[in-house]
Amino acid sequence: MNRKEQKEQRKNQIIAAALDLFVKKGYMATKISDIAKAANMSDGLLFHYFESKEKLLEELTNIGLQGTQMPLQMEYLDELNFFEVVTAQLITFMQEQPITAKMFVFMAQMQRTEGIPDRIKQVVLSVSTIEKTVEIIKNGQERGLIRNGDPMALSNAYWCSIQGIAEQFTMHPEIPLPEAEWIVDIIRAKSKGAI
Amino acid sequence: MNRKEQKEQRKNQIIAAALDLFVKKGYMATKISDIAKAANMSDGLLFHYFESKEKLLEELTNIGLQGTQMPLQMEYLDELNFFEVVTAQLITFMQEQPITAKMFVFMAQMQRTEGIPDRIKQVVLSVSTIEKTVEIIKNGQERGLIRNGDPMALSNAYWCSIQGIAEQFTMHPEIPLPEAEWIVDIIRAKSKGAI
DNA sequence: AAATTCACTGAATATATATTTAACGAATAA
DNA sequence: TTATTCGTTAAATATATATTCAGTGAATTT
Repeated sequence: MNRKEQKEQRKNQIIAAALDLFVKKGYMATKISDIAKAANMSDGLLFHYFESKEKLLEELTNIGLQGTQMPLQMEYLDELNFFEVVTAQLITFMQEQPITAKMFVFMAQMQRTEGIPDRIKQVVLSVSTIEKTVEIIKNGQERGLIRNGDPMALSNAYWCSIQGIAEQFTMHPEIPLPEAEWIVDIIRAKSKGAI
Repeated sequence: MNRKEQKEQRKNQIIAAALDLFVKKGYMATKISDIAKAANMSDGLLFHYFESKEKLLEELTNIGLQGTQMPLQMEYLDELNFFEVVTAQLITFMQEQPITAKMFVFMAQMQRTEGIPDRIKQVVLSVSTIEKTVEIIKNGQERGLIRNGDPMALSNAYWCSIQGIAEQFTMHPEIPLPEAEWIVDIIRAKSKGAI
């Protein structure tokens, strides 16, 4: 393995360790020495790869941003089907790639937690999933596929559930995940949308 | 106001400030100086009321434990009605008394976050809500009121949603809360349980 | 092979934070 | 009124943590 590959691998070790610790302890509470220990290196070496704890946070956030783009840009039959597909996909991903759930928790932490640098909060806030799905919900309501009610509240309820599930799974992966249909039923209209 | 009352009031100021900051920043990330500032006192004075940051955490946890007892000990018509009443009550409480949502978030943080003293984790874990409601779900399934599926997964899905909602409301109270029925639909059986 | 680069460590430094302490004055008790 | 308690603060101390640095040896280049 040449030096470039080695360097890349080291960086990935650090990033994986940081993500894991940030979601388990929180960014502020995670010490450089925690990350260095988890990544099997000295504290000093970590600064060879990232000039500061905050820069590491920034890079991790950027990785997370790329991930949030993907799952919501897709083809779907109708508005309800959109949520069915997204939900099923998210739950599957969480089980198969623990990093999915972790990243979910991490991004929420960046958005919500006080003490995160404003610059980082801004960019995370700019990809707000709740607002993206509000429009889809409105359309689904017009077609009678999604239940009546404040679209923002419905979108919020859906994403809060996903968020809660991702958090629980990150901390307690031994507890079984729900089936996608159960979660979609939060927003599903009673009459027409039944499976 | 005599000294005893004054002392009690001061303690409450500290506890309220600590709860607010712990949920917004996390216990580890919250500085004594943050709490003291929020409670309008010098750092030193805080130690006159609590011998350490950890003792303060312990007292707050005990207050939270008392709160968790109440809402689940109640009369109910049937198993589904239980969840309808609890959910409606929780959502109402969250809106009317912000401390309800904060305490929810705080207790989950105590249970999940790495770096919380084991002694405290233990007691919080001992009042696991998920396990309490598993039995109710099993009974509801036998009566056809609650949908089929792994009772633990159903209980988990329900509480994860409540948890996600409490967190979102704590950080973003401007976003409208869901209606209780939407959340109950996670576990409601399709045929019999319709309203 | 010699020179150079660079990953790496452990100790040094700087800063931040929890906790202690000495001192002050107002409330209370004598 | 005098003595004592105690709520309060700001400074002092101790400890923890982020960051820097000097040095080492292995990999790479010349």
